[in-house]
Amino acid sequence: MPEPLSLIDQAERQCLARGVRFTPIRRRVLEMIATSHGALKAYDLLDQLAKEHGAARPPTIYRALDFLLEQGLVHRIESLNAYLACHCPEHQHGFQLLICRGCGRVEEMHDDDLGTRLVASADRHGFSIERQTIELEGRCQDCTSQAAAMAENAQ
Amino acid sequence: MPEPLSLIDQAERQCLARGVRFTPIRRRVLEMIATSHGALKAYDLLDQLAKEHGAARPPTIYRALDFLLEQGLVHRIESLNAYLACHCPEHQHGFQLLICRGCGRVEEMHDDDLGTRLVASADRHGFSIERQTIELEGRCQDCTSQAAAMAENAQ
DNA sequence: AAATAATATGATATAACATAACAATAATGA
DNA sequence: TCATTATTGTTATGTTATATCATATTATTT
Repeated sequence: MPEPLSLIDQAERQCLARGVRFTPIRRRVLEMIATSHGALKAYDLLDQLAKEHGAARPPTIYRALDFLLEQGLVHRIESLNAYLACHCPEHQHGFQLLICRGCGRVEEMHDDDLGTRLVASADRHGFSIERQTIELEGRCQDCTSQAAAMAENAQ
Repeated sequence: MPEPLSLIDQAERQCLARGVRFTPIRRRVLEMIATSHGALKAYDLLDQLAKEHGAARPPTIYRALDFLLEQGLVHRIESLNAYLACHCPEHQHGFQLLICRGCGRVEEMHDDDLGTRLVASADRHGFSIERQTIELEGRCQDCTSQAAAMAENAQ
């Protein structure tokens, strides 16, 4: 599983370049989020972290999350109160999250055209947009196939 | 202010047609949300309701909200943990919320083409979408003008 | 109308999510 | 080194939401 490592390396380089500190706690929290299959909740992160670091308390996690969010290294999923590592933090503009109801997998999509259209559409309503939250909930391919197979067997 | 009244009448007719009960608590909660300028938080609703109805407790509000959400009469704003009356509950498909950072106003937008494109885009990623959460945060026309005017005066 | 079933509300407790405030420590810069 | 700033520790509390079981209301059946 080399990808999470490279994600951490990338984060480290980015923090260095920006002159912000990628402390052990921040690194560890990002690692936890990155190696998780789906999104993680703040208190699940806290439980995990507390095993290695007895002093961990809610502010410990929320501070680390705030930092990682500011740096664009993680995203918050508003509809789940959960957090997801960003695999392309250099990507500056809006993104869309695809959330699977079946397996909990969350994928980050970058349809820039869509983001542009949203902003244009909002502009026609007199709104100038500074932040987009786009969360699409449904089923991923695997879970759709699986549901279809089960329906098949039930016949 | 005739609009909130007609919204309530519309809700009443819709519930009657669907064979679900538009009880006094549900009606009152919808009225409160509808007459508010922006979005309302659950505990603000609770405080208001408790003044008229001493027995009101968190479950009272959350049950009413769950009902109204199910019936499509209100929307939940995930990024604010707040609730907004829907002025066109007959409208079945997706919607987009425009949230003003300045005055807190929230507007419901219906760019159906956009919703369709999102679904198509997600489909290309293997996801079949069942629910869309689209929240765009920025400034409404009034608040943009106001900010511009203030910058002008500051010169 | 009475009995039954289904739905809604009352009431208490607690779970889940998040921040305030201040003290202590560690890193950075003059 | 000393002062400054940033980070973390620590305690407490604020905010948002649900579980559970009792009671009451409404609808349905007889």
